[in-house]
Amino acid sequence: MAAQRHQMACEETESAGTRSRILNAAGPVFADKGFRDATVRDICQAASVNLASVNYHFGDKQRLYIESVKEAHRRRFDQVPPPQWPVEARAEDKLRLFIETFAMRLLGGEEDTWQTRLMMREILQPTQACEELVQDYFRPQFNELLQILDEMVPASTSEARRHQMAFSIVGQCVYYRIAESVVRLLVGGDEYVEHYTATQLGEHIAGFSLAALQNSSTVVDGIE
Amino acid sequence: MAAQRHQMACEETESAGTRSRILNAAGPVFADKGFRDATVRDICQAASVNLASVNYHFGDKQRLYIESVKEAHRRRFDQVPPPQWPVEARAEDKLRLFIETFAMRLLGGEEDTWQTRLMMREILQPTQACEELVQDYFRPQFNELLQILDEMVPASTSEARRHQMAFSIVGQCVYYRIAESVVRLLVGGDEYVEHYTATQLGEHIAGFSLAALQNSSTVVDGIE
DNA sequence: AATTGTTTTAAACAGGCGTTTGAAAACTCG
DNA sequence: CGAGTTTTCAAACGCCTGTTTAAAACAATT
Repeated sequence: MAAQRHQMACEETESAGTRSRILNAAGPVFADKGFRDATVRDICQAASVNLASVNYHFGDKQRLYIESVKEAHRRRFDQVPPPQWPVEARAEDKLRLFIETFAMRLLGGEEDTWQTRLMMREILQPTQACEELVQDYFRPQFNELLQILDEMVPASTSEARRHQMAFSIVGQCVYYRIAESVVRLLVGGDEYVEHYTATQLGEHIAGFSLAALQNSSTVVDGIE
Repeated sequence: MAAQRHQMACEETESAGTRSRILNAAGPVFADKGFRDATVRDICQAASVNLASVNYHFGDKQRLYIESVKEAHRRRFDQVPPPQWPVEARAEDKLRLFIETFAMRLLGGEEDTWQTRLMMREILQPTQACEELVQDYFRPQFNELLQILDEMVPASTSEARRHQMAFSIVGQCVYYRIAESVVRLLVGGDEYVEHYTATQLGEHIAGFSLAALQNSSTVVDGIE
């Protein structure tokens, strides 16, 4: 029953294998319409394959959806890999780099943003794919962020408070991806295209968060 | 065989008119499942009314959905009204109060949170109801927040930067409502119930944001 | 009591959905 | 080539959906 072929070479563009064509087409459709509103007929038409191909290659619609979500974050992660810093880098520099990379990965470049939009859907309405997403992808990044924060906050800071600081940072990034339409409505299209690129937002969020952390540590520590 | 008396204008509680019963039942169902996954049959069963009642009282499913979204934010706003402060209050105090109220409204009390969950759906996947929501509800609050920030940031701060600061604040709040399931997965259920009440999160976000702003007024000045 | 207008009800309708099917087509390999 | 396997295809199958319908129940007025 399993489709095991050895034409793994070319999965580049349109003329690739049927399975790849489906996977390429399914992501954007799921991201746009959600699991329910996206129909298998839509996806197959976008992929220029027969209606029955989805069930032949993926079993059913749900399995295709899960594969699409995994593929989404895998692809986005490759597009914007995690930064490398020298072992002796200052925590402030590591945090800034971390935030800017995270923002870049989430808020994308000029290309289509279906990968992150699909992941946001999974966050708001978790399905079976969500737990895998958290364990395989979010958790390691979250821990990395916590390690950086450990170097910046006073030792007396409780673990729950460190967690909340981490969420305050990632929350700012996630917000711009999720509420993009609201942001655009509030500030107007002109200001949006000029001041809300991924780079600019990353710099802003990094500056905002670093200011918050530096201030909170001086207050608690009593350093002058 | 309970003989219902005439219900002229009483839309109070459960035993009220059919229309009210539908509106009360539709909100939670839409919040849980989304517009598409929520079926008219689900809603009517939850409301204990006949299947055709939705079309009789609201025209069609979409109209009922829009009414539910409006009802959601109307109800939530009444439950947590905006705070009043003395005209000469310090900007820092006003900001703290604003954030804590906003967090409370968004992250709710002990009751069901269907009102805000329904609004979050509308933000992620905007329908016709979203623009009304922004103009009637988000925009005034956003402007109020901007007014407070104006008193705290240097006069040289550009408008775009002030907007981004405001989004950094509301973004933190919105994140906890949207990504509740992810947060719970990451920190564990025990820590969540103990440290992630609306009050605690409001205080944390207020502290974090105030620290950022107080520090930025010194840091950002030197950059540009 | 009869009439009129409003609301509720059970049943049916028409269409779209995911999935299945069985055979044709394409491909693989001796 | 030709047997055996894998992949594609058009068509159909159930099922569930939002919506409609026409009759029944009800309330209020005449």
